[in-house]
Amino acid sequence: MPELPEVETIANGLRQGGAGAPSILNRRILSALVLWPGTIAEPSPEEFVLRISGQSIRQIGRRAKFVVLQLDQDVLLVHLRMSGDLLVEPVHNTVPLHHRLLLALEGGWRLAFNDTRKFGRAWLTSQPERLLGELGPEPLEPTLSAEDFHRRLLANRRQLKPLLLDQHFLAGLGNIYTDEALHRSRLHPLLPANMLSLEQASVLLDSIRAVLQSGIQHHGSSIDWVYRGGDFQNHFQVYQRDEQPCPRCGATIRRIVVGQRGTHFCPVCQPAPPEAGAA
DNA sequence: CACGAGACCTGTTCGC
DNA sequence: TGCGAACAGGTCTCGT
Repeated sequence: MPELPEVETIANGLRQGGAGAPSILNRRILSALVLWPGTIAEPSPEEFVLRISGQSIRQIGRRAKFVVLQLDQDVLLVHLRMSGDLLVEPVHNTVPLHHRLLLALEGGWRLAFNDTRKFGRAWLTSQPERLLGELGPEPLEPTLSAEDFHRRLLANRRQLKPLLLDQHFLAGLGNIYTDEALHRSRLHPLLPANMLSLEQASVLLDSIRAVLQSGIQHHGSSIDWVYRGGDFQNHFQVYQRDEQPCPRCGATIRRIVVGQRGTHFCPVCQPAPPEAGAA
């Protein structure tokens, strides 16, 4: 579920507080309760509970789609995958059905990891770079230039859609924002990456940034029951709008499956590459 | 190397 | 009303 803008929104909320809950910055973790052992990727659930208790939360950030909590000794990395969410709530509240991990904090609050589908994972580690180091560049980092991006595209013969979803190529994009960025840049999802000119690569990078920044401004997307807050779903141009008119040209938006992911595009604004089949 | 299929999970929606 | 299939914001692993 959450892509870069949603994870950014969640991390910001934990840092700043809001919706009746305080910031969790500099709060001490008093104890931990693992409700679904599969949630703890490392170390063992037992060691996780022992090691995290007593540490305070010193920094809250995001890298790719990971929420990064810097503790006194370790770093807590949380990946929300498809249905995860992090909530700050009163420590004595009834525990909802899909809560998987609870961290009791000072002051009567707890940080809860809620994850219906159980795909989400948490890592407690002193070497976060082991997990974060292999990720691609952050798209919103100004140090990523159009020339760099073009060079990376040229080194790949893969189709744009699966390549942009690959976190080793670029960090943070998921299914929604990839479809939206490709539509904005008028590029077909099946176009081979190494066919892009520098100009096209530059437009694509600008589009990715515009779409992500808009997502962040709208506090992310709330597609179904999972989310609270964000309203970027009201600004989708193509995502889940198949059979509806393209806002830019009026043509009918199509849905195809690419790499087992639903892919939405405008067949007129985003002309098919030669040999890519009709679609 | 690149791609597709399957796995990991639960829930909703849609067609018959 | 019931029931199965398809689908869902992600990522890993395996086989070809």
